[in-house]
Amino acid sequence: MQEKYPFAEIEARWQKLWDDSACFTADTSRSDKKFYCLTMFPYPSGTMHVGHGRNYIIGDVLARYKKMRGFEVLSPMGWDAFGLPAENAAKDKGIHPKDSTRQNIAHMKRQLRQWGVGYDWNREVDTSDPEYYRWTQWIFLQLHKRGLAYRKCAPVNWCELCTTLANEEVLADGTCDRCGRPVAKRDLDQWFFKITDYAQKLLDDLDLLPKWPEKVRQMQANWIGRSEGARVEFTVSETGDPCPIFTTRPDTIYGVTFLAIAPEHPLVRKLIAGSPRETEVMDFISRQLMVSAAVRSDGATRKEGVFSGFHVRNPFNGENVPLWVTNYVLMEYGTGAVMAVPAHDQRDFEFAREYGIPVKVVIQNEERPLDATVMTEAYVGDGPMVASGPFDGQRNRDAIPGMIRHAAQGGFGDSSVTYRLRDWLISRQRYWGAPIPIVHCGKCGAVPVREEDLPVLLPDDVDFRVERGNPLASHAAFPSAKCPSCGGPGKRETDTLAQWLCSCWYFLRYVSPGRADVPFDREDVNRWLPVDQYIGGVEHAVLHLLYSRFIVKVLHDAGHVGFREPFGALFTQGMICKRSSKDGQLYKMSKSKGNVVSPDELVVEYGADTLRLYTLFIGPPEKDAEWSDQGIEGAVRFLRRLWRKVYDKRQFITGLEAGVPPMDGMEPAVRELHRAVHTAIQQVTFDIEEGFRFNSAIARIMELLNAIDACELGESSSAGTRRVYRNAMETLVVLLSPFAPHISDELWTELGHKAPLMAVPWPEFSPEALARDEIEIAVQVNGKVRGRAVVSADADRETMEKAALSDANVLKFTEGMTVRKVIVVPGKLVNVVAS
RNA sequence: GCCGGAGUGGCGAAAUGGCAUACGCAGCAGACUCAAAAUCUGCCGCCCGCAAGGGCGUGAGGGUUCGAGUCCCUCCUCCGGCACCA
Repeated sequence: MQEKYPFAEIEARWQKLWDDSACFTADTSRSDKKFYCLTMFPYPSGTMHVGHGRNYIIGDVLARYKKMRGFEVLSPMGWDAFGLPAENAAKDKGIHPKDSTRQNIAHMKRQLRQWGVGYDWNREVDTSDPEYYRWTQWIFLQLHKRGLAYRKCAPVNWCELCTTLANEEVLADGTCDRCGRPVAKRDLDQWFFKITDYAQKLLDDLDLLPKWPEKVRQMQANWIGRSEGARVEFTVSETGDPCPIFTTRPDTIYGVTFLAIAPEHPLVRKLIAGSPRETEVMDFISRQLMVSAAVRSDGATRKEGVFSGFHVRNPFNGENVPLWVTNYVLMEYGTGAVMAVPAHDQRDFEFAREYGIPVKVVIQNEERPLDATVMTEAYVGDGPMVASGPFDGQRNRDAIPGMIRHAAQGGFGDSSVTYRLRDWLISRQRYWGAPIPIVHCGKCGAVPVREEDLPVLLPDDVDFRVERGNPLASHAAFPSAKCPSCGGPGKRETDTLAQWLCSCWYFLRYVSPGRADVPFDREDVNRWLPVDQYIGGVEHAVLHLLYSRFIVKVLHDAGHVGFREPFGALFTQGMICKRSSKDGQLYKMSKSKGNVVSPDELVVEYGADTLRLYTLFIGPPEKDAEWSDQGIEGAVRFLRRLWRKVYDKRQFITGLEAGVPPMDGMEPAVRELHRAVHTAIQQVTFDIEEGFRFNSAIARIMELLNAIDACELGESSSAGTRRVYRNAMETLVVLLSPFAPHISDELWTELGHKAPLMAVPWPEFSPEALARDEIEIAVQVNGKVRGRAVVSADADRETMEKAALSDANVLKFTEGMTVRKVIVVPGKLVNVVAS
């Protein structure tokens, strides 16, 4: 054994040993005690920084720990390999995406390996591999078969660089999630998945996911955005055209003083054609169409509108109110038309005041009666209804069901639920993706490719230098195809599938990656899924995680899988940030901010175990953390100290009888060490099991080393002392092994055992070892600690009370007072209440 | 505005309603050294005090309790999501 901690040498050696002994190979045919530990697979961008590393290290700790706990662990890794950066690189540098992706994967694989992160590489998937994407295409066909994939011309999100985007890919400020460019609306023919059909299921089944972070469930619920209300049919007074509206506040319907309709609403165009106000209204509409979606849907945008010249009839009271075309009503939500109640809706109020439209109070504020003429804002609270015909006097909230019933009976409305969620746009005008398996035929329309003809292969020989559009579309051969239905000439769909679709089923493929006949083995998948622990970044809360849930639900309904949710438990780790040297601000690591910490260099300088240890010790793993170059020094110091301790003491603790002697008659310091060992086992286990508190677990291990340090060991130590000491060292190494596996395996070997520790059972703590004869208790007077007392561990209340009341400081502080009460907490403290 | 999370030493952070600040970083003092680094030992919340000891202290203010960082109410600040969504 070397005196100095030779991390580089031992890390290389153990990495090779783990590979050679196939420790991470999972036997998926084993069915007892399985644990599917899944870390979100990365886009092969080329290099990973320490923030990425955190993700994989957490997964690796868990996988190793579960193995030690006797689980058959499936911990696979793969590559979300389709995507835009590779295609851009092809454009700029002339490297084929296939080649750059392959290189990047090789480098990242090397990084993972040198961090000591182990996977069952036999199960590696690559979404750009035809053997993989053939099944992505198959999934498309399954949705198509079920009427869940459709093509329509609609205003879609358009990013100059990334082409079409799903709603989930557009940030709240109207920019592209991927590249930050502004997103515009364009009318395009695109493929969509009918995720809205699953809105309610996706919402309801969030209840099946108690082991997901509340935050993520909340984000998904927000995104789905269910709102309950009523649909009420107004009619255009002049023409009789129906004009349905959706409202969550049918109780305010007697207060409607106008109807607001979106500029894009088809009814507007129909009505005003040839009408007296046509020019004025058309002017307004064309002006609105120029405004970006982000500005249109921003609450701060001034409300504008134009009177259409038409009126609508309120079916509840027969009143005719003006129909206004307004900028604040969105065509995409509800019915694109809103019943406007200025008295009780702030937006309607602002608009009404702007255009001199009457305000009519129909719900009274009981605290301060409302006067429509002097109101400065809408009253959105509750109260008794007024001026509401037969509903007068009822509490507004209570009246809603009756009002909806009234509308239903009259045939002009019903209860209704609206979701914010929109259908998922899945086509992209890009080359580096899985081709959509569709052939357009003049006679038969859009015809799906037959399953047995999959995959639709992506040609390699495309010209990336096309200025605009998809290089696939200008390929010489790819677009021409025979119609699978009639055999006539057709045109192959040249759009490719969104990357999100490739990544929303990969966890199924891992279970049976070699199968060429099916996407996954149904039996194995049903046994191994749902994933026991999924680990990844919170940035996927409504993208990947929602899409995956949706696809699994569809596969479930189609009978392909027996479970409804893919991920039983989810852990979202925080980002690692670093102060930018440019402006001193804290940012998540990115090349543009120049604050990237490269793990490659750290591994060379400190070793993988140090990198792992510090990454885990930096803070609670679910929280963002700030990388500190000094912090890593602390981690390496600990490992050096540990190494040195084993080195120094090894001569005293080898060649001894196995096990630990009975504690009776041992000197107190030795018993104390033995107790520290079991305290550590108990606490480290608790910290791992209860919410991934790795930072705290490592602190416990550090405490154990401090306890070992506090215990003297030398030539003169008894055999019993040596055995206890050895057991302390051994236990420390075992507890440390999931976190810092290389040094642990090495020291375990030095201590005379057979590594790897992955195969060694996790230790159990013994309650007897934790027991003490005497304990120190705190003595309080009126809740303030005034002294300490040593009592026997099993001291009864009376003894403790007596010990407390005889404490000199207690006497001092209770002098001249009457003791009212004495609270005794066995094993902890005594509180003397006096006044 | 609605929903969720957080606020504790100089810093990262610990604490099933029971001794606040474990563990680590930084800092200070000392040992080793020609010297430095590394390493080791000790100190390290604020205020008063030579000390013993005392007062204060977990964003603010209330409350429950023998006892609150922890539970309840009100508020402030920060972070995340949703938001002209009818």
